[in-house]
Amino acid sequence: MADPQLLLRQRFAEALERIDPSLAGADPVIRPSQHADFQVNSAMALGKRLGRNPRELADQLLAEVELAGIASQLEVAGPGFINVTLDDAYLAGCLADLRDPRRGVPAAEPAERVVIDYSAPNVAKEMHVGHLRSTVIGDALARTLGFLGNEIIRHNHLGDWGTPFGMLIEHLLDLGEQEAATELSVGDLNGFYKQARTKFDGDEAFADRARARVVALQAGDVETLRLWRLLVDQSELYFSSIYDRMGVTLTDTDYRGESAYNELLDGVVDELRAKGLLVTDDGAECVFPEGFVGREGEPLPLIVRKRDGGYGYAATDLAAIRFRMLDLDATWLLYVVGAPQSEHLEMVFAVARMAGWLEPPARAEHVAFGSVLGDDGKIFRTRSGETVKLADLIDEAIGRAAEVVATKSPHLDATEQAEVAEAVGVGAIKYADLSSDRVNDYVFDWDRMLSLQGNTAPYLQYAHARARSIFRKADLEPPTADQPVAVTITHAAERELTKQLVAFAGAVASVADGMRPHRLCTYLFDLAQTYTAFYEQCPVLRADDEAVRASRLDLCDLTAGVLAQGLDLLGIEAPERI
RNA sequence: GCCCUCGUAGCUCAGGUGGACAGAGCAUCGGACUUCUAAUCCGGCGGUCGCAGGUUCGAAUCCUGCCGGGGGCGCCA
Repeated sequence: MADPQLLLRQRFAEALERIDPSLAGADPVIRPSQHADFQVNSAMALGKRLGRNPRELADQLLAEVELAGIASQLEVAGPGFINVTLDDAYLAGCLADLRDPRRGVPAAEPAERVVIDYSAPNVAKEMHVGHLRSTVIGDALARTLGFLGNEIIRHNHLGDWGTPFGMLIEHLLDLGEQEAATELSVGDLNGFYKQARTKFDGDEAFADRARARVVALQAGDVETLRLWRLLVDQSELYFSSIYDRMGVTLTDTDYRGESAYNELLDGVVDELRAKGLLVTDDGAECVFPEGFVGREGEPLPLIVRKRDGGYGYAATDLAAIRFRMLDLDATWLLYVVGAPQSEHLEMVFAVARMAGWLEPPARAEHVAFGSVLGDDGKIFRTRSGETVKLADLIDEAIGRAAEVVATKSPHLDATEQAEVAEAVGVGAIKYADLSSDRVNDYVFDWDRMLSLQGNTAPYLQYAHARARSIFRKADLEPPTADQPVAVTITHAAERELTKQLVAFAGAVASVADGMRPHRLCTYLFDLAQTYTAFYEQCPVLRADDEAVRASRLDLCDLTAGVLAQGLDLLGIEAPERI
């Protein structure tokens, strides 16, 4: 077991159960401590539960717990804390499986089939900052939950259906297919959309054609569908190019837009009706899930079918749940969607449960996130008040990173500088988005995210490159996965680094607990800081003892490996040189 | 009006489901480079954890009420 905290948890849990069978399953509450390596906090609460003196219980726990060869020092302190200091040799031994590809991270048990719904841009519309967080957070979760051994199904729920497509298709015809395709493929989606919108608003004849086209689209007219498909295909090509630049793992096969559920909507409504859940209210067909109220305290409907007979997004969302659960056999659904949609999603989940499509232990979870703000504290926009295109954001990030690289890394050739600028620029945007609790809003600040100091991607990338550079400097090949780790602790800084390294598995697991990637960020930042402290204090190549040198080289290699792995789970590149 | 969410150092944020004096980073002040990449490190300064009650041996964390910011509240997604 790589993570000593997990072992302590197990050993103390066993001891608790031996002391009193009623304590079986109780959490021993092992936490990192300022007074030792770890502290055990359970004696106070459990002592109270048993009506016993907490200190006495702590003493008994110490007598009972089996930690030979693991702890070098154990003591009871204060009202009943137990301080645990790990044995150095044991601690170093925990590094053993940190070199293998899983970096000591145990596979989730049981593995689940998880559908993650994220990114979801709109066809024939530019991707903008509004899609940034869903894309970045969703991808980090997909990577991390996948690494933990779950089967991940990515769904990119494109906005590819609805009334705007009438005007978009008519505009496409006006332009000519060839011309329209060119315009869309170069990525001028906003221009295309705005032109259509302008005509729709200003030209009656055009508006009539557009409305007629919507009817034809919904009626399944073959020619109309072909034109619609053209729009969708061109947009998907464009989105894919953005994902590619951003290093997002969404691919062509993950596109599953709203239109994919069209043919299922009738069945969904029929089933809701058959189950007696449907209520006709004001002409609309609704389900009233319990516990949701509107302005006047009246029951709030989820409108499945509108008064005009059309389907709204609620119907599509229900069809998607049904499909993911019943056809894909998922056990866990994640929706990486902004916080404002919280009530809507909760209602959809509630209705899906009522319909029997979402039976526990299977569950759906809204992974909500806050807004990206400008320095004025309002939604992030350009100076002229426009929404910020993702493409422009990426360009600027790479441009700014390139300036830094040009001054700080003259030792790299032009090609390598460009590669590093890309990794640093894109990484900075992603890390800024991931490194604070997702439910909070955050202020978009170029200088802070690209800073070489502090909790930023560039700082982590630098620490990684520095650890790697030692091997180049010494003209050594880094160890391969099958070589044994041979770390011996001879210095306090080595010990701190070792402790931090072996906590990787716990850090990764903590992301899955509550869908919080920022915990991995915090861990990696701590690791980078601990490593640089080690690096300052402990000569590696210049170590006077051959065994110490080998041991420290291993620490460098493991640190670089864990940093790279952790960054990869966040979707961030770690260049070998910087 | 109701519901959700946030409020921690001058600034940006952590704080693992109640634990030992509240932690980082930035900024600021003071130190360390003929470097294993100083894109770094070491140290100092800095907090009535929005306010007021309550539960508890013990509260930034749980409960209640207030104050303040953001968001949502039937046919858009």
